Amino acid sequence: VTSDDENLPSWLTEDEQRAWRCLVRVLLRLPVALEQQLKHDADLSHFDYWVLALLSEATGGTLRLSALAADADASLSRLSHVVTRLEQRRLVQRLQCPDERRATLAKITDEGLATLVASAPGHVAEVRYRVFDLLDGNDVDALEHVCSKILTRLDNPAE
Amino acid sequence: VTSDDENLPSWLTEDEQRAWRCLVRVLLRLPVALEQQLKHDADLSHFDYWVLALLSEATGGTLRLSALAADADASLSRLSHVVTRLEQRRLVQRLQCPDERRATLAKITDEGLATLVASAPGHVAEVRYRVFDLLDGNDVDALEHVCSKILTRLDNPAE
DNA sequence: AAAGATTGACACGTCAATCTTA
DNA sequence: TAAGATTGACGTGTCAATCTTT
Repeated sequence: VTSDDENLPSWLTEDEQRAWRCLVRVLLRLPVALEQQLKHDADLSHFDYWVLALLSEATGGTLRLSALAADADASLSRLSHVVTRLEQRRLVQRLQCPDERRATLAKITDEGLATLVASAPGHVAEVRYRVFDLLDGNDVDALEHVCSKILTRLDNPAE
Repeated sequence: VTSDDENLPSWLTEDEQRAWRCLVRVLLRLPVALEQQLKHDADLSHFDYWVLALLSEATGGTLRLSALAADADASLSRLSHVVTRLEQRRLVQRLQCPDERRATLAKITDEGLATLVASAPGHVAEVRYRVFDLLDGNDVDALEHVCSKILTRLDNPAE
């Protein structure tokens, strides 16, 4: 309430604070932009799209839910809800796993694949517009480099 | 379903695809990590924290809701809900705006400020652990540079 | 007992509708 | 008519509880 910032202690340098504020804004707003485009054009959330894309790349268009959850960085619970919704829209199908009876397979349907293929150009255009149009080769390299570093820590659950 | 990826068309280069996949994973997981730490330690969402921090920096700890919404990159509706919750916890107070009777002011309370100050070290430590510990000076500059570029486009509503 | 998965209750963001003041 | 703000309904994610299979 006084003039200075006891709320953002100096344990971050000036540079780091500026970078952090920028990153937070991107974290807040880039997902919203992606959601809006996909929702509007294909009635899919970004996560729906991601799930369909991962299934389409799997052999047979099929993946166990636990494997899909790991690939998509999601909890099994979240994924189960999403698959339920996608199944109601006939974009995905649940199948019994032949090897293990406690496991469940998710398979992308023809309709799901068609939906994915139809929505891909618009989504990629949005990604290009929001991100890559603005970046040169060095920027792209730097982005991957920084994100990779951050991901190594995110794989660590605890602090 | 076939062997190759009709779902991620080649309109992104190889480099861009790699960078994009990394960024998506960060977008999915970094917010989750921040939420968990703040929720666990202070029962605050990251957005709650952000709102309290912005208020604490304002003169008098007070800001109009519309100004706060703009600063926090949020809709007025979202902000109103959040302020309602924070008000119920006595971390924030709503006040009549003296100048304009249609406006509402939000003021951080002593208790809100205390909560913010108490939770700041843990939050900053998390940010440091998840992000800045891993980055050297060049990385930090690059991060800010890239995020700034992306933000210029995010300020454009339409495509 | 642990792994795989499902379900229901709860919390939060969005959207549309609404109300008041300018 | 528009700006500022609020509210309620709806969709989605999280968490804990539960069930089955290993």
